Amino acid sequence: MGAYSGWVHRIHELINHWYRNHARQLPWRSAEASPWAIMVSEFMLQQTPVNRVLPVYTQWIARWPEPADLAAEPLSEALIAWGRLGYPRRAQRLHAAAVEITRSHGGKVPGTEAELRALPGVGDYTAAAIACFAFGEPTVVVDTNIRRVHARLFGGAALPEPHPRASEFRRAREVQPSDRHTANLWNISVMELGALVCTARSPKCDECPVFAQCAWIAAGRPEPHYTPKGQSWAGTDRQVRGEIMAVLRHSPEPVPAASFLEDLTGAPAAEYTGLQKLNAPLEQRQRALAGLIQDGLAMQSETLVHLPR
DNA sequence: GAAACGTGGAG
DNA sequence: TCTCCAAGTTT
Repeated sequence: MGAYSGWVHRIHELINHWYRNHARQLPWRSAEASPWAIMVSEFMLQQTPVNRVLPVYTQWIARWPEPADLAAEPLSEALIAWGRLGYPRRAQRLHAAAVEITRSHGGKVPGTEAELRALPGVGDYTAAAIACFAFGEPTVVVDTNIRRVHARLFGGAALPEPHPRASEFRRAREVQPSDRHTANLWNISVMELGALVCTARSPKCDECPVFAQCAWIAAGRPEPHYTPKGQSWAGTDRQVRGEIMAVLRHSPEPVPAASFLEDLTGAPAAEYTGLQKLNAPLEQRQRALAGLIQDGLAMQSETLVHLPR
């Protein structure tokens, strides 16, 4: 903690107290949520809003309550159950992680950051989050919500830097409560504050428990010093990949590769969901399909394409 | 380190 | 309508 430990301690109290009174009731926060359930939620929540995760999460946990349950299934089942959550490689990596946990960790999610970090699809954030939320470790959790709260509250800036800097993680460690239990609560409390109050656009400062302590408020709420560059989407390979995956998820049988590659203009009504949307240039459709196969999200045997088993 | 990687709700 | 953005990871 540093020279301003007393001041930061007051902020710990205010934000943690706010969390106790305002936190959402989410299934992965219940006392019954297993480490595996929490791990599943963390995978699904990567770059994906809570409201869209909720229904998929519930069905996933009911169907595969332990890592070994998922590990026993072919990858195709995970990809289908993932539905339209987006970034299907997360489902692929979650499946791979379940296999690894079953094989090397006795079927139990490991409890240390280092062990978690070694699993497929688990980066610095997810390892810290699982260790904290599932095992009570006082790790330093840094996600997009926490980065934004720190940038405003401690940094006086409207937004964090486009790319995380080393100084951000140093500051996160400095403001971390020294007490184990307080630190554990702090991680989720700051994240929730960022999600509900200290939001990216139009933050609800009148509801903020640390309004009086906020450096951004004190500075007069200056504008961001950069303009975020939007994520391109229309016409990208990602869009075409998504459409191909949608077809494969809905098709009970392998799909002729030609149906993805041939010119669909004027073709009879598509046999598979979404197929008629595949109006991208031939070269792009070829590239997207090849990419999916390269990434192990699809397989091709002879002229047929199917989900990987 | 930049770029790629899905999807759909909100403003 | 269109842009922004949501509990990131991997190459």
